Amino acid sequence: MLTNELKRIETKRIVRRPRLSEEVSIALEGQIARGEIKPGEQLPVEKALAETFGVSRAVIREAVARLKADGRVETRQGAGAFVALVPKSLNFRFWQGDGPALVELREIFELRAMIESSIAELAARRRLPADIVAIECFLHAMDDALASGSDGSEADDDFHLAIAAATHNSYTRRLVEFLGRHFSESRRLAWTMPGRNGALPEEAQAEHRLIFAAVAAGEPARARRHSHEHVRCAARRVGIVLADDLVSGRAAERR
Amino acid sequence: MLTNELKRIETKRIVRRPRLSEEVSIALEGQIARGEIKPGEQLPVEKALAETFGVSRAVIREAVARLKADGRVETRQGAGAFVALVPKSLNFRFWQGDGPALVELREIFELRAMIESSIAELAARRRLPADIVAIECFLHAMDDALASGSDGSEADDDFHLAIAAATHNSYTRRLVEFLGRHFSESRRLAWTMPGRNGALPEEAQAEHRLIFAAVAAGEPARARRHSHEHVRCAARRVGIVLADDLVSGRAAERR
DNA sequence: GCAATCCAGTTGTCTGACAACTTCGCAGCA
DNA sequence: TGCTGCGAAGTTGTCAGACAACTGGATTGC
Repeated sequence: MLTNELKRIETKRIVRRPRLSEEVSIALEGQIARGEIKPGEQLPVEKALAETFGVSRAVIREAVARLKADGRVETRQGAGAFVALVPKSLNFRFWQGDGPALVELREIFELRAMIESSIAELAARRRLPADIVAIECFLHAMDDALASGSDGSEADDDFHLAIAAATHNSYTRRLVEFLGRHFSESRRLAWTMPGRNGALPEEAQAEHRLIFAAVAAGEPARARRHSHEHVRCAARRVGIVLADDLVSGRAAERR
Repeated sequence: MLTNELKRIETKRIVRRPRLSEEVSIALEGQIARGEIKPGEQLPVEKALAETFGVSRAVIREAVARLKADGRVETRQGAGAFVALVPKSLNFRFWQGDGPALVELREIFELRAMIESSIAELAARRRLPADIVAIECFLHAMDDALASGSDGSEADDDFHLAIAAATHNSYTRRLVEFLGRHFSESRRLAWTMPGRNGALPEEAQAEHRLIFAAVAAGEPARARRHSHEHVRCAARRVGIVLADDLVSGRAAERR
């Protein structure tokens, strides 16, 4: 006979009984996604759903609670549950699986361009001497990484964080910290691209110097332009061409 | 005596009883965010939580279900509920207590100005006819709210969401949806300010029209400028003066 | 020493009931 | 006719108690 340990593994692996509420919420999610229940329409009442799926009302409530948390459904006591017109509080998940698809990467680069250029501009207006020192410090760290051939993506992250900190707005700083975890994936590409023979990090570093110079000199428009161009080039380095209309950088230039 | 209609409005406005499960999930979220329960640690068992908060186990389960949906908590039947080691969707927490302090509000308005103006610009470049229809729809919804004197903050949120959707970049759209929860607090101020005698919502609505016109006409620079000015005025309406250096709007103008 | 079993504790599900709330229709009235 | 107020029916929110399914550690037996 099997030991307890094996039985447990066996149980976990094979007979992984899915939660009823999961099945129900997935089923409902599918119905909504397929348009069988359209935005603004009312879901069947809990009792009816319970009979349909052959489960208790508690399970239905838990399933609907998940859809509520995802912002796909809104409930009004006494009225019913309705498919949300505009999903309100979607979880800010970047990708579901292991990594982003190419089209998603393009959109991420667009977002980066938008946010980072705005932040660079604000940083150029507000930076204090201490901020300049901090940013320069990480710039040198990337120089060292380049010289030794090691991975400088961490210093890269820190460099952009330091710029965000120079805005002296805790919310922008925290937003960049938050997004940073996702952006760093797109930055890491530049440092760990096979072979690094294309001199990709060197290019990026040159752009970093331009951004730093503009921020340090207190030139907002230039900081915005260089930051925007940096993201644009970073995208091209991994084979993604950003649409020409893109974002705010060009407006600031007004050329 | 009040008519039914009035009673309903009154009820909606004032006696907005919060759901128990909401209160509990927010409280738990806070405990996790403040590190009172660290990643990997087990939450108190449902029965204990029920006693602590003085509610039934069903409410606790619903609250935990929301945290599960957010990826902050994982449950294992028979073992317990645990704070997730790697939160799937990080929580970008804006304030801990009931609301932001004044200095925080100022920073939030700055962030709003930065993000919303960039998004308005991109929306003006990319919007399709269907987007214009959607945005206009929420603009009218706010008109109706103004006419009836009811709370139009929801339509206000939707208006800005629709603009974000018009960028046709799923990440910017999701970021705005995500931040929207927090921004909506600062928007609600305009609609629920005591008495509304200062004609605050009317002012805001006029600004909304300018933004809409620019986006609909496909004029990025104008959209950015009006959006930026809108946030700036919104801040002033609640008594906050944004620093003159502020953000990207002025660079786009280049006046 | 080790495998099998047991047991207390925990989450998952079920059932039934009541409270709070919304919606709609109807009777009453001007 | 138009509207007002009331109430009934329907729906979600909350409560309480029970049992099932599962986990992790302690105990037992060899």
